[in-house]
Amino acid sequence: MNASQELRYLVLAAQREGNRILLGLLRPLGVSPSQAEVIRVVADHGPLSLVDLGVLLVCETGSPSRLVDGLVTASLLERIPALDDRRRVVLSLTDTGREKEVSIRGVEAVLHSFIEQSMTAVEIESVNTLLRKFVSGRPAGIAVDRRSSSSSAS
Amino acid sequence: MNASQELRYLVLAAQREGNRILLGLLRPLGVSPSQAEVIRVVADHGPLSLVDLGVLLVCETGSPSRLVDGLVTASLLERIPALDDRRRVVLSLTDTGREKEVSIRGVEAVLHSFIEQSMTAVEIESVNTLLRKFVSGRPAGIAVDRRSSSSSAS
DNA sequence: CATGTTTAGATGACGCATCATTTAATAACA
DNA sequence: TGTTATTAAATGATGCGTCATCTAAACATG
Repeated sequence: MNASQELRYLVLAAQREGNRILLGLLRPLGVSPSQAEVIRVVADHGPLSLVDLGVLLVCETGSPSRLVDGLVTASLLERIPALDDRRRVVLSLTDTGREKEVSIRGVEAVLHSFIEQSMTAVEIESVNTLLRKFVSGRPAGIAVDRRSSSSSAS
Repeated sequence: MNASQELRYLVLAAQREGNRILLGLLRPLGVSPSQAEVIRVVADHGPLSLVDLGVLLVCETGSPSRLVDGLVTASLLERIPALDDRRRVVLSLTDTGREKEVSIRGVEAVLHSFIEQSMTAVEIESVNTLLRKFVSGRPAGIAVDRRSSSSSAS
């Protein structure tokens, strides 16, 4: 198997395995990996419209109406029509959502320690540098960029 | 954002963007990325049962009954009950499936040239080495291992 | 042989990811 | 102002990915 093909499958494998680990860790919290991402983004990037949220999400392109729907139903997110533009919606965390966000950060810490057990800090940085070359300029790459260069990220 | 977290999102971003590219390239062929993986695996690894196929797939764990279903319906795959064990099923490509497989290899070549435009051969190898550390021992990592160490892979 | 266990595969359920379409609000401009 | 274009969000449709459950066949052990 040639190296590019192996890269392709290793990226897929890493995504799937990471997701399965995260799925298991998040299960007790009652949120999915995608929902957790939304909660973390809203927590870090303040009140946002759906479009603004969509630009910051890696897990999904377009406007994540239905993803947000579930979180509103679960009373973790508040969806309030914007005053100045009645097409827009302003998303913010509820108190429950803020509590959930703390738990999610705890789960992420566990996952990150898993990752750091299989790679050194230098290795992680070097994978990051290389993967960044592949996704740069594309929507998901732009999302990662904006998120990682944000000041309020934990 | 810490490095492990960024790695997590870069892997997700790379998977999503790669998948979107592949989705677009495969659209004219009428098969999805997962279906293409099944066709390539069956082509490379001869007649297989569902369980055997599942072990070689990165895209899905468990038995890919429904994935195979679609391919049987599309007359790309043949599903024949095993003679010696009536629980099992033997999967093989139809003639149409074999033709489709050639086209899929063409599409993969295009995708791989994309990848090779954003990274050098050395860089690809080094990402592979590092990602392998993360997935080794896990189902998807084992699948990649078995696939890449196979002789008949292209 | 009879009973319990394991195994292969199919299926139901649920949420996610993508695409296309629709509705309503705002912007742009003749 | 009236008309058209653009934008935000919601929604329908389809297939994927995971988990749990079910059926039937094969095995194992007394």
